[in-house]
Order: sequence, then C-alpha cells, then structure tokens
Amino acid sequence: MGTRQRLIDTASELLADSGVEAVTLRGIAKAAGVSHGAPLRHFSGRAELLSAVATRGYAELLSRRDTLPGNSPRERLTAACHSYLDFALKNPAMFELMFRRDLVDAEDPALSAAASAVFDTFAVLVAAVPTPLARSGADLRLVAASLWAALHGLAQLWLWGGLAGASFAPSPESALAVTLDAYLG
Amino acid sequence: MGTRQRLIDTASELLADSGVEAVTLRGIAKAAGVSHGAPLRHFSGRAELLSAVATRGYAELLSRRDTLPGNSPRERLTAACHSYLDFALKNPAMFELMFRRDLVDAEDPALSAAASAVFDTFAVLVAAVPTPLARSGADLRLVAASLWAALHGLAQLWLWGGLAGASFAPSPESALAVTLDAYLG
DNA sequence: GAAGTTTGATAGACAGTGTCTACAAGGTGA
DNA sequence: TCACCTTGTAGACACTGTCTATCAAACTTC
Repeated sequence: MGTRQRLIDTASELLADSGVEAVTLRGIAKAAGVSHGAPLRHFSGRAELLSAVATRGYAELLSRRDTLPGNSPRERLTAACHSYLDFALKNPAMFELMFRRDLVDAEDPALSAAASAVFDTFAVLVAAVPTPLARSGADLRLVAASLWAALHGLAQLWLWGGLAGASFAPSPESALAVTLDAYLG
Repeated sequence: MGTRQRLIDTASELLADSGVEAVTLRGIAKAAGVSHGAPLRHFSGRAELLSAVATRGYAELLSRRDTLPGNSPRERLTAACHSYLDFALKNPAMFELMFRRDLVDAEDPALSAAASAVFDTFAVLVAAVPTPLARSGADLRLVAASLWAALHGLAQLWLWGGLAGASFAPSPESALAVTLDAYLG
C-alpha cells in the first residue's frame, strides 16, 4: 500500500479515536511510521491531507443514501434525515472536520464535489415529496437548503451540548421528529 | 481601566478584525501592550479569556431581544429569527467562537448562563406564537429547540459557504423565509 | 513608620505545531 | 555509467500555550 493512502487511513483512525485536536501532521506521521516531513511529499500541507479525510466523510454520507429503507418518497426522505443525524452523532469528529473551514481546503475539487453531491442527492429526495411548502409554490432547491440547514443545525447543536438544561434534556430524535413535522406537515 | 478588561476588549477587536485564527494569547497581549505572560495573571488560560469574549457575544445576542420590532408575538418571533441570522452573518468570527467547544471553556458559569439565557428567551418567544405545531400538541420547548436549530444551521451553512453551487446561490434571507413558512404555517 | 505579604507584570524556558530546506538513497531511462 | 526524479529523513525556523523564577509596587498589620 502506498504511503499516501496509509497517511489518509491513519489520519481517519486518529480522527475517530482521538478527535479533531489529535489530527496533527506530526502525529499522523508518527502513527503511520514515517518521519515528520514525509507527509509533505504527498500533500501540499495539512489542509490538503485533512481535505482528503473529509472527502471520505462526505463519500460515506453519500453512500448511505443508496440503502435507504422505505417505499414512499416521504419515507425515504425521513430515513435520509435520520441517517444524517445518526452519522453526525456517531462520528462527531469527522462531522466537525467536514465543516471546519480552517482545517480543510475549501477549494479542493474532490472535497467540494463530494459536498455538492451530498446536497444534490438530498435535493432530489426533497423534490420527490409533495410537502405543503412545495404545494405553496416555494423553490424546491430552497426548500431542500432550508431543510438541510435545519437538520445540520440539529446535529451541530446537539454535538455542541449546550442545549441540555437542568430540566430540559430532550433526545435529538424527538427534536428531529418536530422538525420533520414542520416541513412535511 | 484594568488590564483584565482591556485584554477582553483587545481580544474582541482582534476577533472582529482578523478572525478566530488571529485570537492568540500572545497576539492579544502584544495588541494590549503587555508582556506575553501577563494574560495568565488574569485568566487561567486561553480558554478562560476566550470564554469571556464569547460571553459578550451571547450578551449582545440577548440585548437584541429587547428592541424587537413588531406588534404581534408572531412578528416579534420572525424579527428575532432575522436578528439571529443577521448577527451571525455580520459577526462571523464571534459566531464561530461562540460555538467552538475547543476554544472556549464550556464549564464556565458565566458563559453557560449567557447561552442558556439566549435559548430561554427564544423559547418564551416561540411559546407565545400559536404555531400549527403547538396546536398539534408538540412540546413547546422542543419546538423552540427545533426552530433554533433550523436557524442556527442556516447561519452555519451560509458562513460555511458550501451551499453556493454554480446555478444556485440563494440569499440566506430567502432560505429563512422558507424555514419560517415551514414552522409558522 | 517598618516589616511582611499579596498582587501584577516581566522575561526566559519548554514542548509541541506546520512548514521549509538540505541531504541521502533508490529507481528509471538514455 | 550517468543524469534525473521520486521518496523519505533530519534539522531548523517561527509560531503557539503554558510554567517558572524574578522583581517591583501596593496593601496589611503591628
């Protein structure tokens, strides 16, 4: 196996095991068994390596769309929403990395393509469902963006952890149910 | 003016002017005209200083709630949502800092109190509006959390910048309009 | 007023970070 | 054989946050 690929693999494991803070260029190199300068032979810098890792995250998110349960478009959309939230909660470090502009090179073609693909397939899913919003004539892409943002905010806010007050600690799924109620009627 | 306060002020300016990356302990000290070790006499570490800065952000967000235009509860709620989005888009660095667990001490009492206050007043605003969700018997705090998450995701996704595809670059306000439509009917 | 103590600020050090450069080893093709 | 390119190494540099020793000023207490 090539060193480049091993670096991406090692970084992914390090990310999942020890969080975003642990994904340091030197740490990855040591874990992969190479010198601290070796990664720069394969990547222009840290951002490029982490972009490759984040691209994997988007790819996995996308692959989940292929095995969505449910018969109706509406069921498939709700399944996709649950899948998104589930991914974020189970891979918090990867999810954080995917949306950290400072760690990742937003101009990276593979990365932005993977991110766009995630949004596009989500938009297709939304367009297939006759929501009240769609019936009232709203732009379907805008509805998709709005719903995705709602979903994304749910994941982000729950990972953030600040919502849990003393007498109010709802499950993310219950909040998602409310969100889906709002959009799907 | 005390050094402690000047450090917070300087950090706030540095944050607004040069972004989250520039808010380094040594940079703040230099900008404030003190030695690089001086901040540690007033804060236990970087996280504590940045927590004080972030607390200001929540305080400002809260103060905007006092001057909301609109007569009906519904108008006040939509104004609050626009205000939240507007704050995030105009103070991107502060907004980012406020939700970066790695830069801020989540256990800081003043910080968590300020954050809770923002959510609580938002929940009060939501509770005063007879949304379709409320009429269907959903938990009002849950509705507030869901709507806040939608709002938050909108801000985050727009600051992230990845939404703007080639043929699809909507304004955040248009997406907010769709979101409010979904929740308020 | 004098002595002791606390507070505020300073400079130096240390480990850790990303990145740059010089250098060495190994393969490839002329 | 010889030049060239790729891959990897080791060292350096400027940063970062944090720790420690030092020092001066202010405050407290007798």
